[in-house]
Formats: sequence, C-alpha cells, structure tokens
Amino acid sequence: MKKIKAIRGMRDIIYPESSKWDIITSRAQDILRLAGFRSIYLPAAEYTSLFSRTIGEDTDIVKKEMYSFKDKKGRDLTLRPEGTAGAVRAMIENRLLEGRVREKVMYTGAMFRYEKPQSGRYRQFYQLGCEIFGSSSVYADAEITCLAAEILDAVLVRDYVFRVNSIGCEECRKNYVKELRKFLSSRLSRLCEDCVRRFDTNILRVLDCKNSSCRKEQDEIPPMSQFLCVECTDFFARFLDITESGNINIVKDARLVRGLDYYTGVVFEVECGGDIILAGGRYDNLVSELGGGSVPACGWALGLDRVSEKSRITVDGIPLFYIALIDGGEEKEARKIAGALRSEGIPVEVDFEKAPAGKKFKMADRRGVSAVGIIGGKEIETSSVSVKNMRTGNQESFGLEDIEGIIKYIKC
RNA sequence: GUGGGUGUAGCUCAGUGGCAGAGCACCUGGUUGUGGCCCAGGUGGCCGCCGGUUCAAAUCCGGUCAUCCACCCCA
Repeated sequence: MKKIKAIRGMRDIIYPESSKWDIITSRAQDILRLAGFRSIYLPAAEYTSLFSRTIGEDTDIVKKEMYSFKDKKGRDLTLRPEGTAGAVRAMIENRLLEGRVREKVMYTGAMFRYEKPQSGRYRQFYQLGCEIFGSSSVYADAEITCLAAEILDAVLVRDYVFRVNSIGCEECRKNYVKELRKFLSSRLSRLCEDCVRRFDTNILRVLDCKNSSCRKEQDEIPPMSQFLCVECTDFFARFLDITESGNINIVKDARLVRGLDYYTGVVFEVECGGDIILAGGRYDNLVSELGGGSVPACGWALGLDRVSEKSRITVDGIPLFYIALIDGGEEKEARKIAGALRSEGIPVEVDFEKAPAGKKFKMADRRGVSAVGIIGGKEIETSSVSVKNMRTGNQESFGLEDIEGIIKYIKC
C-alpha cells in the first residue's frame, strides 16, 4: 500500500519541537495578557473578498498565493493567508468596536499560503498576533513594538533588528504617489516589467522592488519622508524617540513599504539572520473599509515557525517517574503511588504491560526517565516500592506511603 | 512563477553497466526482577515512479513525482 504523506509545504510539529512551541506560545501570551490583551479564536476560512479587498488586489498574496476554493454551495472561500483581516472582520461583526472603544486582542493559529516551500517557509504556518483597536496615540505603536521586543527576548531570540518606516496617512500618501508618478514616468524604461505594471496599480511597491535595475533607480527616488504631512512626520519622530529610548535595536528603512495594502503610518518588520520573523504596523482605515466606522488600529504578527527556529529555548525531556510492574497484580498499589506523586507535581507513567523486567528498564531508559519504581511480589509482601535512580544507578526501598522520601531520592 | 541540488534499509550515506552494501537504529541471545557499555547472531530494499537503450540498468537517456536550496515574495 502506498504510504500517505503530509501534503507539500505542510508538516507535523512533533516533540521536542512541539514542546518548544508550547513554551514560546505561553510566554508570548503571558506577556500580552499582562498588557491587557485578550485571546480571540477565529475561523481558518473566510470569504475570499475579505482578503482581496484588504490585503490588496495587486499583492502577491492575493494574486497567486491564496488557497481559494468553492464550497458545496458555490461560495468563494479562502483559507486565511494572514490574521489581521479576519480579526478586524470579527471585531466589527461582534460589535466590539462601537462607540469610543479601546480593545486589545491576540490570536494564534495556522495561516495558509500557496508558495513554493523552502527553509523557514511553509504552506501552512503559524502566527501569533496582537492588535490594538481604538487608539491613534503613538504610544500604542510604541507599546506593541516594545511588547514584540519583550516577547522575542523572553523566548531567547538573539540578534534581531527592527526595521521601521512611516508610509504616511492617506493625505501624505496621495501627495507622494503623485510625486512618484511624476518622477518615475520618465524612467519607466529602466524599471522591470513588474514595476511598469506597479506604476499603474500600486506604485509604492516600486520602492521595495529587489530587481537590480530598479534598485539603481530607487536611490534617485525622493524619499517618502520628504512628503509626509506635519502630523505624520511628528508622529514618526515621536515613535522613534519613544522606542529608541528603550533597549530595542531599531533602524529606519525608507524602502520598507510592506506587502499588504492596508497599512497606514508606522510599519515595521523584525529581521533575524536574514529572515523576517515578525511584522506589523498601523492600519487606521481598515476598520472603516470593512464597514466598521472610523477606528484607528495597529498590530503585528510573529511567525511561530520562524521564531522557534531562532529561539534558543531548549526543552529537556520530561523527567518522568516510571513505575514498572513485575509480576502482575500490583496495579492497585501502582496507581496509588502514581496519584500521590502526580499531586506533588511529579509526572508519572505506569507501565501496565506484561514484559520482562529488562524490557521495562529499556523502555524507561528510552523515555528518558529519571527514576523507575519497581513493584513486584517482593515489594507487595513488605508494602514497599523499590526505586532506582536511573542517573546514578542506585536503588533503594521505600514504604508505599513514603512519598516524601521517594521524591527526595529521585531528585538527588 | 523562475533557476539549481538530491531521491538506494527506519536514519546518514557508499556503490557510475554485471549477485544490493556500510555505519547507526531496531529485534533476539549472552543476563528467566534491572536500562546504558561490551560480545554473538538476526530482521529489514519494486535502488522514488513510468517509459526507453542494452544480452544485462541502482548505474545511461527521456519524462514524471517528491524533497531541499536560492530568486520573486513573505511570517
């Protein structure tokens, strides 16, 4: 029979990697919870139009990377390629953004993009994100930035750098786009094919084109910072001021425009060893674009797959206490000790299988346990349990009730 | 979407036209109530798949699929 394998670009996260993910997720969630964020759980699929409208028709994500399909009623659905659009839709739909509100939410889950898999890139990948709704204060941008850094530190990611830019509000962008069009119209012949198209559809993206000929032109392009309005200039300056006074490694990058169209104002991404592991920014128009009134917002998402790869967290095998039954019929005693040890926080596994003692020890050894409790005929007679410390190889006998003694022995 | 590398035992790989291999892992025994170390033995393969060339193909040719890497893009 042909073996069925996981589909291309999708993988199983198994231990010890999965244990590492548990730790990273819970540390990140703890930090966000302490900052007032609450969890929401969102659908993995949405109507396709939610993404095409918010992310942008001319983005790679929408044009060629979406897992889109028709359901049995012919509805156009898409497995979410990112989390923000769905989060905003949910906030509006559940009427959480009405009136003067301040909502802080976090989410985690699988995202899907039909890309060619390579290192650090999967078709199903996991994000953990947070969003602040209802604040137009620069302190909101600064806070999520600092929280991102705090989380990366907490999960032992080293040598990362925040790249930040401001792509301005609608007004400044309108002016800038006009200037850009004027400037580039005479140079179209020197741009790549994609950028010629972008000239009409999404001219800002010419700024971060990686094509070498476009690169040359980019240096000549007047930077966006010259066209930001007074408010946006001031906002960005204050953002830099606040974040730079923290201990964050942060650099300005005038070319940073992000691959999703809904951003306004401050945008940032975190690079670590050449990979983008976290990204986000402000999106003051997204809520209203989805019919939710004028609610400013900002947020970010980190890629769990990539963060885990950079994280230096190491996971030890769980130090188990392994109870081996030798002659059979000692199940009652074994379960009693197991229960008592577990309530003291010691993970205990009881091996009820019938097998020679040598096998049991071999099993225990493979599971990486720190101690084995042996209960057989001899122990039953004396109401005791023999405990072998697998690290030292020593063995000692304890009374069945002597939980404290057992714990002390296996811990030394 | 574009370009490149690699597919042989569970894993890492050797084998470049002539009997399918090694190390590690696994199983059994040495040790029937004691793991690791050691020793002896053993299981395990449509050589990714389909076709072609040949007396003969893991080996050469064509295709295909998978996988890894890079680009584009992105978390």
